[in-house]
Order: sequence, then C-alpha cells, then structure tokens
Amino acid sequence: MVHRKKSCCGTQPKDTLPAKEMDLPEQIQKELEECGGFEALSDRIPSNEELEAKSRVHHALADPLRLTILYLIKDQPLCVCVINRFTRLSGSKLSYHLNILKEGGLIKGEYHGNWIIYSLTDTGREYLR
Amino acid sequence: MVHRKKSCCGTQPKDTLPAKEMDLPEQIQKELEECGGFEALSDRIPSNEELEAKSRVHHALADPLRLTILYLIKDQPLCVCVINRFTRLSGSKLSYHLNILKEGGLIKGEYHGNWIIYSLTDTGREYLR
DNA sequence: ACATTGATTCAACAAAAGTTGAAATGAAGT
DNA sequence: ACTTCATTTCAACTTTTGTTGAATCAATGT
Repeated sequence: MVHRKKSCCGTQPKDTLPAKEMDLPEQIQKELEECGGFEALSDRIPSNEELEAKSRVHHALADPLRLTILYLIKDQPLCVCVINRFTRLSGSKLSYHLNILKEGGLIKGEYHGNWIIYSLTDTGREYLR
Repeated sequence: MVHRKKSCCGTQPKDTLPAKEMDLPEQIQKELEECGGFEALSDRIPSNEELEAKSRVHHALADPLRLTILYLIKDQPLCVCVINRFTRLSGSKLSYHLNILKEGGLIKGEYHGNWIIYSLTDTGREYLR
C-alpha cells in the first residue's frame, strides 16, 4: 500500500469506508474545537426515529395537491366528495393522497353514515402554520 | 343519456370532468353554507405559486439524510469534507443532497480557498424550528 | 505548466412515488 | 338479500427521485 499525504477526501469514500484524518480551513477547525470537536457533532443530530418521523411529515407536505387538501379542510371538516368536487381528481388518486396525509399524521377520517369526513389533526394544524 | 338520481360521486370522475350536484351529510352542508358555500372554498387555497414553493421546501426536508446535514451545520458552517466525514457518503451522493437543500433555499455554500463552506440560510433556520 | 486536493457533474441504472381503471368494501335504504 | 352510493384497494404502469462510479471543474502549491 502506497503512503499518501494526509487529506480529507482524496479518493471518493464509499458510504461505509472508515473516516480519515484531514486538513481543514483554519476557521472551521477552530470553531469545531470550540464546539467540542468532531466527536461532539453527533450530539446535534436527532435520533434516527425522530429524523424519519420528521421526514415522513415533510414528505406528506411536499405536494401541492396535498397542501390544497389541507387548506380545504383547515377551517372545516369535509367529506371526500366535497374535496373531490373541488380538486377534480379521480377517486383513487384522491384516496391515495388522503392516505399519505393520514399516514403522516396530518389528517384523520371518520365515518358519518355513508361518508368519511376528513379533518386536520393537531399535528396537521401545527404544520399548516 | 340516462337520467340518474342526483349523487355525489356515482361514477369515478376523471380529473377534468365537470362537477355534479350532490347529497351531503347535513352537518357538512350547514357548515359549508355558514362559511360561504362551496364557492368560498377557493378563497382558502393559496396560489399555485405559493403551493409549489411550499412543497419544494418540504420536499427538501423530506429525507433523513438531508435533515442530518441541516442539523450538522445548524450551529456552525462546515465544509463538505467535514460533513462527509460525519455522514460517510460518497462525494457525489452528498453533493446531490446538498444541491437539493440549496435549490430549496435552505442552505448556501461559499468558496473559502479550496473548500466550500455550507451554512443555513434564514429560511433554513426558520424551518429547522 | 503540472500535480494535488476538494467538490461537482454526468450518464446509466435502481428504487420509490404517483397514476390509472377495474374491482372490492362498507354503510344505508328498499 | 339486493341495490345504490361513497370511498378504498389492487395490480399494472409511468414518472420522479436517488445512487453509483467515472469524468470534470476549480483552487492551491510546486
């Protein structure tokens, strides 16, 4: 194996390669040390579960159609057919998006007779501003 | 054409079919009228541009990896190689995600000599809580 | 000019998300 | 039990996202 000058990312590391020592811009180096060094960085990162929960919610919000639905039922619960009359989607398409919002914990649906009435959850309300 | 009893979604409407009249649960009907009727619903919906901008940001946030990056540089700007030493991704993969965060307006990068130092934008800070 | 290093870009591929129409489910009325 | 209507589910398909490794670009030092 060839001896190499120490470097930060000399070869492109694969996802699981062991980390190397590195040169850094002075300022970053100093700031890093002041904050507890490289090792302290992990303290800033939420747990995997938290990160995944958060990204699930954001994914649910990452679509204009789904945002539209949320705004529609923001002030007043609505059944699917009213939402649909407004958005003009096919039933299955709307259902698909409603389900993603439900899985994300942003809305909930309740049977009232023949209809399912959707409304925001507290989380939904919170994320909608 | 066959005359049909009025109904809300009898056949599954295509995305562009004209809306029909409909039966509704009484409560919804009443609430709808109190809020200005079906026509008033559109007032609650932000413009297409707003919806798309919003969903673009949420899309950038909709990934655990990207959230990790945001938390990493939250308190202190970092160059790509430090982020990378922490996340252990291939260079191109990291670059891809950094770019999505940049496009979403959540982070910005500045050359400092040989390094690019990434930091949160105001929007990024705002959305990170 | 050339070599080195940090980081991005590209094109091919893999994986995930969204769409479609038909069929199934569940609640109500007859 | 049968029918109707609102809504969901399913499987095939299309589109969008994400991944990979090689090539490229930009800044620095020799």
